[in-house]
Amino acid sequence: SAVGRGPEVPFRSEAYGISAIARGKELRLTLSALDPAAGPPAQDLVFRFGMSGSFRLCPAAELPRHAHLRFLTRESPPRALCFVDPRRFGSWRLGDAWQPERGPCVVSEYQAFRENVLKNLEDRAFDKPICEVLLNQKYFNGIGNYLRAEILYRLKIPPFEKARTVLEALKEREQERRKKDPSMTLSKKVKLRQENPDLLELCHSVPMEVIMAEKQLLDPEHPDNYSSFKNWLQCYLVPGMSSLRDRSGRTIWFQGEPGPMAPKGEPRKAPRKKSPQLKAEPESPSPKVTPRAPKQRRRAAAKPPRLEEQEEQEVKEEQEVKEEQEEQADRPRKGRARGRRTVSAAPASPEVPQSVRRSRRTSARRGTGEPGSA
DNA sequence: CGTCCACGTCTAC
DNA sequence: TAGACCTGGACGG
Repeated sequence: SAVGRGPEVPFRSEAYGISAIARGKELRLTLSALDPAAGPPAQDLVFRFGMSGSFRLCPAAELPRHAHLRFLTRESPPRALCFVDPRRFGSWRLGDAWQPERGPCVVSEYQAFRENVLKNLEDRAFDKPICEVLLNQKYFNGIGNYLRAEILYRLKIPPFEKARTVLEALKEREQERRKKDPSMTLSKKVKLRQENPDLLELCHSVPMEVIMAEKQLLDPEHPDNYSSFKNWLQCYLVPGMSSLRDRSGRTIWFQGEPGPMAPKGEPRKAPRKKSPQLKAEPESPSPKVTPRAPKQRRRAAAKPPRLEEQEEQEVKEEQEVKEEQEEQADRPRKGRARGRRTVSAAPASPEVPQSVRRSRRTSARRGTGEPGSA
């Protein structure tokens, strides 16, 4: 589209396929002609998604707003694989290079990721609180704001504990395991490991849970799946959990003690509440740890996530596609009547179909155990 | 109508 | 360590 930021894609081919592979928060697409002999050479694109970017496959006749880059299929009613990104913090670049400053992927390069962290603990980067370091993509490529909360929550690690302290302890735990090594069978060791994952293992397995869940929930859309995603969350946005603003202004959700390096200054404003429901226990004279709100069932262990080291990837995703032009799909939607129904005359082109307005009843409430609210 | 908030980087004082 | 960069949904008045 005209505004979406990223370069024009020079690739021209009548029939080509698209494969994809992810590394942390980046995704590389490879466009390759179905006839390798005739068509152009493969074209690589590396995407980043910012806060709101996503890919969606939808009828070409009804492109969503903010579909900044589109790959059209050659089906009867053509569809379009769209890079949709309302806020435009996302971007794409030509070429196959991952951003050099980013470390190994927590999901697909687990061993390398783990070593990269444990072998560099002297780095000043680890002087910071663990919750802030978890957002450092040089060491935790793939971890973002909701994952850091979920990961720390699983181990009840205070978010503002010093990162090096937490991570050095992992090394020691590794040593311990080696000691009692010969006394156990391999399967027992594996099982024990899965039942007591350490922080770095969780940096792999927790995002894996999300990936597996999404496969089940069919495509990762927002409308309905978002509520099931919310249901998966155990800490982030969950009523009754505490939250604080970290040093860079991001909200960290947690339960229990904030930890020694917690920001001292402002108590933190109480998150906006929404529904008077949920007991929530407004101003308790002894804040700190706000107990979890009764609602919401945390499904039990269900299935233990396997933790196979190595391999992974294979995120292929073939598909015949045909290039096309089409522009104009980023309706400025301004002028009067912001929002819907601005319609005055439906042009020939596909209008945004107002996708049925749902009643949506899905936001999470907040409840912070911090004073200073009001 | 307005304010606050959001799954993330960037770069400038 | 602040903004800047953006749009839009939830809430409040």
